[in-house]
Amino acid sequence: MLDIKLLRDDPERITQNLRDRGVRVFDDLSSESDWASEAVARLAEFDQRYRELLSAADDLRREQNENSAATKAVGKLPKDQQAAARKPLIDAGRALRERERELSEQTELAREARDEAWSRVPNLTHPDSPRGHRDEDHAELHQWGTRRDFAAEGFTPKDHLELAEALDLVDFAAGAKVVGQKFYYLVNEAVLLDMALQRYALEVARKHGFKLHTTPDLARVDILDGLGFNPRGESTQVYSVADSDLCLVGTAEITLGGMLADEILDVERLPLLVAGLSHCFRTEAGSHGQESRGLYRVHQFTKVELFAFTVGELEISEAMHERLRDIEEELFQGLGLPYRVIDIASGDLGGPAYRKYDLEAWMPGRGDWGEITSTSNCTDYQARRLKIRYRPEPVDGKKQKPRMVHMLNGTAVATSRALVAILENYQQADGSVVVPEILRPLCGFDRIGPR
RNA sequence: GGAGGAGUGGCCGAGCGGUUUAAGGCGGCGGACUUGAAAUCCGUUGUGGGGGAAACCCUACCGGGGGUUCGAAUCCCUCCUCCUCCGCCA
Repeated sequence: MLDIKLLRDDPERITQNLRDRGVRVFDDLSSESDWASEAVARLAEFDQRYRELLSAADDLRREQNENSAATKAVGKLPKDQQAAARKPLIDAGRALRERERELSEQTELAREARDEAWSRVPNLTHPDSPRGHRDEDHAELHQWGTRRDFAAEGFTPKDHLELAEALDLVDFAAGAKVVGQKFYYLVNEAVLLDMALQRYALEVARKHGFKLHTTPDLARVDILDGLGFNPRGESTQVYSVADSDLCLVGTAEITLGGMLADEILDVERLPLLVAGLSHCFRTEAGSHGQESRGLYRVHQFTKVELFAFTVGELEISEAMHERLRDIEEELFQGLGLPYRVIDIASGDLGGPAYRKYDLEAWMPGRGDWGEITSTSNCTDYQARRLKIRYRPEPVDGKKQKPRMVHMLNGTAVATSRALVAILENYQQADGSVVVPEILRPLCGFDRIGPR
């Protein structure tokens, strides 16, 4: 959620940002050409109405307080005068209470209407993020590594599913039977490879100063809300647990980000770097048919997530964002996987992200790049709702007001996607797969197959 | 799962219907004393929201939510969390 003051001080900035991102906020706007201005005008009306009601309700509460004080003062009068003096005050107090209740209720409804709409307004967008919403609008920043020339090697590369099935590394049929489509079992060496990837990522994270965590795989709905995930509605990406306010997490970003909700941190703790290992559950609603083969898009996978809390200054959080991207690159360079880095276009950033980089590995089986990791700077957008603040250093000996932290997340490794990239890039002509050198000590073998 | 007990400011802790603008202490900050420090003494101290150019004013907040009352930290209901004991369990 953005600071509501931005709506009052710089509505044009919000309007332009809605246009850049293609976020309509309301789905019943009449104007096709200027829906963004219309949306901002409606938000401003909501805010105005709330503030008027709040002001009126505050006035009534002040009257109530004055009335209580007056009633209390009656005790100082001579005994025989008290009852007569108290009676009109109590009657007045009763009337005030009735009006105050009514007005409070209206105020609360107005606040909910405003906040509900305001929370759908996405974060501001980095000036350098490319504008647009099509795939080709993303900016490729650079590439790393050399893609193998399979023609020169004399064979046609298989995709990871063919390889995995031939090597008996994955069982989708059993997954479908026991849970449903897009669930799977890892089998044989894939189990160890999966764990080696986790171990590798955790060690790199630790080396860079991240405090390691295993995290809960469920979280409360308000934590999801705070991080900008929408646990409700038809297009939700998360599973909800029946008869509870819990959801299966789609990423440890949720549990790592929620850890410090409602806290005011000492500035010495920042930047605070945490890493979390968790399972990730995604409904993939609306994505049927896309990338449907194999491990690329599944309902459950395992991930090591990097998370950073920094002071609320853009120069600092942007530097941290570059650092997270560097760590992601280091991880995939270590695995020897060719990749490219993408600066995500405005229309494709999630609501909370101010800027987002994706790493896309080359996937020979698809003959295309495929997203393997992603890192976002969410600035103070998530912190505001989660109430994660810090106390800045005193200025001229004066204690400073708490400020919102900036929050950033990045994938260290999502094992399913990493397995896709490894199987496809390290396949051999005989159908076997060589294990990336850096994982060998963690796996205990250097090749899978041929079988 | 059962039975008790407890949640109060940055921390500890009193208060259990209107002298509380939340006592007292610790910590923090400022000052006095001191060559300096310690000790001592004095003052000060939270968060959100609304209004205001500002000084400042108003309002809310004693685990969350709801209720009773002219008035709630205090009484009632409900949920959450923690502690003690019992049972069960990997």
